[in-house]
Amino acid sequence: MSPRRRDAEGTAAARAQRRAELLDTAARVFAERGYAATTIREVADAAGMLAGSLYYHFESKEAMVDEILAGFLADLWDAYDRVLAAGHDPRTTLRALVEASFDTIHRHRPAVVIYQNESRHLVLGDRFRYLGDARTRFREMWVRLLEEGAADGAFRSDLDVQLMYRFIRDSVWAAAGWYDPGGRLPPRAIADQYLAMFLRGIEPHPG
Amino acid sequence: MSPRRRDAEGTAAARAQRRAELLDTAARVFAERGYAATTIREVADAAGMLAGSLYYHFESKEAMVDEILAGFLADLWDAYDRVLAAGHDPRTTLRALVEASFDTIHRHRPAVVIYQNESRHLVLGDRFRYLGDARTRFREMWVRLLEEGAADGAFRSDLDVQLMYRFIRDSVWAAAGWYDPGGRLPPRAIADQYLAMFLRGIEPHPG
Amino acid sequence: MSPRRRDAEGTAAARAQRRAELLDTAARVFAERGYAATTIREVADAAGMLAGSLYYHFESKEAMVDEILAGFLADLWDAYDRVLAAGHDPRTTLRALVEASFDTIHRHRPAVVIYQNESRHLVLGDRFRYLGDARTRFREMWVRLLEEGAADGAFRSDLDVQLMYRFIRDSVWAAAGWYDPGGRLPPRAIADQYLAMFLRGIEPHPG
Amino acid sequence: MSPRRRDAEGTAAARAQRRAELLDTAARVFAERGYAATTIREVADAAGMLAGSLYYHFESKEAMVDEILAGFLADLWDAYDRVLAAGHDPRTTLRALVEASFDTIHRHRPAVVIYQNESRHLVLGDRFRYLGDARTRFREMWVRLLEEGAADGAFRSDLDVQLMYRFIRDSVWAAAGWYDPGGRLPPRAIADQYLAMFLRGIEPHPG
DNA sequence: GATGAATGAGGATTCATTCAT
DNA sequence: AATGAATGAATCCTCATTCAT
Repeated sequence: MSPRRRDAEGTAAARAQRRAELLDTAARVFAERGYAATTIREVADAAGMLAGSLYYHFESKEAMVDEILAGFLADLWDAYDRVLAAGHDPRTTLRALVEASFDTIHRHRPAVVIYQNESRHLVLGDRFRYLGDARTRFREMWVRLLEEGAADGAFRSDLDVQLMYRFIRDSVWAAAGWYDPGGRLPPRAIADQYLAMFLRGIEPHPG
Repeated sequence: MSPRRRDAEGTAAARAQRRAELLDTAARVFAERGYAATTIREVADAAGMLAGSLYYHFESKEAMVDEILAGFLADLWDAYDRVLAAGHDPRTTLRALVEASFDTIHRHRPAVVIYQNESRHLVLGDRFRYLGDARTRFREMWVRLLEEGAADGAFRSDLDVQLMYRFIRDSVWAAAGWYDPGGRLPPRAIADQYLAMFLRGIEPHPG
Repeated sequence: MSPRRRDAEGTAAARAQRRAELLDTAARVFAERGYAATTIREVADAAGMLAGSLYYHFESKEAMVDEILAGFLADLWDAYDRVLAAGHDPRTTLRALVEASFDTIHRHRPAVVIYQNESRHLVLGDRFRYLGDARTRFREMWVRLLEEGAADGAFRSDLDVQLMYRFIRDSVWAAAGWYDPGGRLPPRAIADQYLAMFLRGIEPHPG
Repeated sequence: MSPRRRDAEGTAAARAQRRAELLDTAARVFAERGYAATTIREVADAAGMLAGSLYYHFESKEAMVDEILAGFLADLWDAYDRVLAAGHDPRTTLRALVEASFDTIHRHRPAVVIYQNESRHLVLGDRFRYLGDARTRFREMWVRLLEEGAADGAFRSDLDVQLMYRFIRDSVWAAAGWYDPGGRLPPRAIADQYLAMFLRGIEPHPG
């Protein structure tokens, strides 16, 4: 690799790196205080710079959440698409999706918190229409999975599929509110216990 | 009862009634747009008056959420305390608590949404310390119940109790985000299906 | 007139009156310092209020210039249309138009200054497209008049009509830059001398 | 001449050349969007560099307009002084001054536009006091010329000399607003037609 | 000569709140 | 009870300018 090549890569990479750092900081602060209630100054403080300086890197406060949420969703769909491409049976697919979800919470905790708290409001603006699209695609995928599972006997068929979907969705994503990346339970352990509850409930099994 | 007395009561009642109406409106708007993102003017618009006029009824924006959340919590604990006073076994108690929760969502949907989205941030201010207290009391009650149930064989004992607690808490309260008071399923029907999932999971039962 | 009627009129009129006063002040300041270089605070200072208070009356700084310019143009076209409706010969029409122009400068001096200095830039924005339309209509009217006059022998026909148009337009409107409403020469006197120069030039006449 | 000397001259000339190019660009942008409304970044964009880079060449934004306006005025007075030094009669002098003016507009169009739009505001700052001086000297020269012409019968004496002065000044310089250096009419042709209108008006001559 | 990142002052605008009527 | 006008602090954002590289 020539020095020139390395240089070019160096600055482009450095810039991307800086953006990523700043977005991480912003995501943390937005998640902690709420997007609307967070001032640009608070983000800048947390990043160790002046409020105006953030505008060298980002167009606006809105552009920041946008990038945060879009990044999280892209990552999430990457993981989901890999799961779906494997073509497992419904039960295995559900396991894999829940595991992928907790992995994503692990890697994007603040983004997930923001998504949970703000997407309802943000989606009203043109810029965030994609949040609604993602929600729709998400729901369709899950509902299809649950219907297939109910049809082939993997899941109970006496329950409202929409309700099952919301139940799983809400309990998984709400976990971002308390998940601690450095905590006692790693994401897989949480996923396992959640799956145990999803699948067999909290009652002891007969036999 | 003297006419004077009746008058006084009449106006006091009328006043309380007006406050309640305005709080309902405010709760709806706060829930829809987020507390921080909602302006007093938007609340006033929804109530058919000018922004300044709200200050005849309430001291501040903060006083409004305060009253909204306090009202919801009072109602919730009323219901919970009745359940607990009945002294049922853990399984029956859990059923009753979940039913009471969905009833409360039915009656206080916007307040619950606000609580879900904002209590994390609000609790930092002195005025809302009681939110933290309620959270603590809530958690202690649930954890005790789940521990008792695990001890006496009503619930599985291979699961992390903290996780069970969060799982139930999150899935129930998150339902405020989509619950439709005029929708197809009444609160009890939703409670029943949620209980079915909590207790036995979504897998078909053997035998 | 009933008291109620008077009241209603009173407040509506009072409001319109206040707006007009504030616009007058704003126009004066914009004309003096240039629109872009003027801060809202300077306008507010000149109006004896705080910057934020102006936003009770106007949506934005842009809305202020908009209203100032639109008001001036409406007034101008009122006057022009009355002249054109009279159906005079070209020479008389030209006299009347120039007189009407100086009258308008007399009544809207700051607005004319703003128009002269800023319309070129403002017209680029969607909101001010009407400035371009007015300019076009203005040019077409004048060019038609000068062509008719040249055709029927009222005006010289050895000159470029576009040039004649610009010559008259520029010299008349530029007068807003120095016209003093309380000065020695009333608008009609200035119009007369300008007309003398337009029509016969500054050379003495033979014979 | 030593190589060193030539080098120094070479770089000095190159530097002057670069400055001139950048000033041309800046003048164009300032004229187009207005000085106050133009950002340094816009100038830099037009020059194909970054905003910060301009500060290698110029001390400040103000220094740029300063240099632009001073250059135009120096050039203008060069031309005027040559005319005045020739000692022609008033009528010939006026012709020559108007021609020189249009030549200057041809060479410094953006600077003239800036001068027209901004000198009123700029002159308030210490740095631009010379704009006021130039204006004064300019007026005195023209008024003296018109008075001499009126006295010796070259010009009409029934008109207000101040008004004649403003009339000529405004119509000539306002032409910078529409003059097109590559257009149909060369500066001399425009000067001729303007002189025809100044001197004899737009009415046909008797006889 | 030029870049990229940052500064810091200031500008338009918003908004909770006040208060005379 | 409610209105209309205003306040003043805070917010997002812009931009001329600096400076290490």
